[in-house]
Amino acid sequence: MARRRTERSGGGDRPRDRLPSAAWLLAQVGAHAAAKFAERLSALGLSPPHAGILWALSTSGGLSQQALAEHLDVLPSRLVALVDELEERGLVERRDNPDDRRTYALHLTSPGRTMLEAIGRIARTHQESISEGLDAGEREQLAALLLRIADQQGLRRGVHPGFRSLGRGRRRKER
Amino acid sequence: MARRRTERSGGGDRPRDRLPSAAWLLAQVGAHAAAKFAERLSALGLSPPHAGILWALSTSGGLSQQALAEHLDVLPSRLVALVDELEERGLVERRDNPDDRRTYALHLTSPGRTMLEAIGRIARTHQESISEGLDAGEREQLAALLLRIADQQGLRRGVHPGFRSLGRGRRRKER
DNA sequence: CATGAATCATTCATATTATGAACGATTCTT
DNA sequence: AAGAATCGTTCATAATATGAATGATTCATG
Repeated sequence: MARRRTERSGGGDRPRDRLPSAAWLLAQVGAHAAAKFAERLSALGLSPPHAGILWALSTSGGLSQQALAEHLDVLPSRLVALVDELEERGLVERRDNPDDRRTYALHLTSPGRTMLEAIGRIARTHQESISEGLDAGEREQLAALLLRIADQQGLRRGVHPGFRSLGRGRRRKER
Repeated sequence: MARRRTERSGGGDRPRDRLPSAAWLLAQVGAHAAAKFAERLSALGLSPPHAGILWALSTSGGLSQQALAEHLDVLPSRLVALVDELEERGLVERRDNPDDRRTYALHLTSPGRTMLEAIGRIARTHQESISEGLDAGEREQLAALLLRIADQQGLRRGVHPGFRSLGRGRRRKER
């Protein structure tokens, strides 16, 4: 355990310890995948949570912020700022809900749908980049294994915290 | 929460959209694995970066903070606080380096080694929990695929940012 | 059809972290 | 010996998570 002297040699021995466990690799590779996706996304001026919102609204338009927050596993107070930013850029609309004037009905705008397509292209590029080096069969194998774990661990589809992003200012909203 | 008709007739109540891609799953499952490991570690009052430091010093004692920071891909200014905390708890020692009085030679203490064993136990429990539901062959398969990706993406062994932790106060250090 | 409980979007306060500039001490270069 | 570079450290700034508090609105129920 005690290493020899000659500390300063540094490169003395390789850090090629025992081989990493699946769980460790999972966390490392997963963090890398998330970070790289966020980086690509930032070219559109979006963060992963932003993309998650647009994606969710593409199939479930008219959601309230509360429902969306739960769906994405984000705090409602945080969602306010995210929707603010998307609305400022004209990608999302807060329509009044005639059935319940406390809530909004969130909808994708036409530019929002266009943006979603750009996100899709980025996601495909990202996917390709990550699984570069794996053939089709191996990719399927990997996805299947991960899906088993996800199901077994009871994972939601929300954008799991643990991502990087950008983020800017706020906005006001009077009732 | 009337979900009105949306553009997508298929919306329904089932969020069973298209099947997720490998890259997406990787980020989700990876974030989950990291978060769960951090949670287990917190029982020891440690964060993943703490554990990473102890782990690194177990095989490379005598490192300087600068070298360790690069090895773990942590900012040196951040490492100061992390080492402070470990030193306060007597797990790590800052020995003077006779060859270069600007630097410290970081070493694991005896309690530090004991703590490392506890971390090892937690890591094994974690590993078991994550890959629960996969048989031995599948676990190996998964690890092999992830390792291929890690190598191909040029990943370091550092604790990738994107983890949760605890963290407390600071300390002083006069020259 | 009142009225208190609950819900929704929002604001606010607190805590943690990332990030990089700046600094004093020390070593290296020439 | 003088200036550049390195090391550990401090400091300031920005972003985020988190939960309490707030005002508007709806709901439950007598």
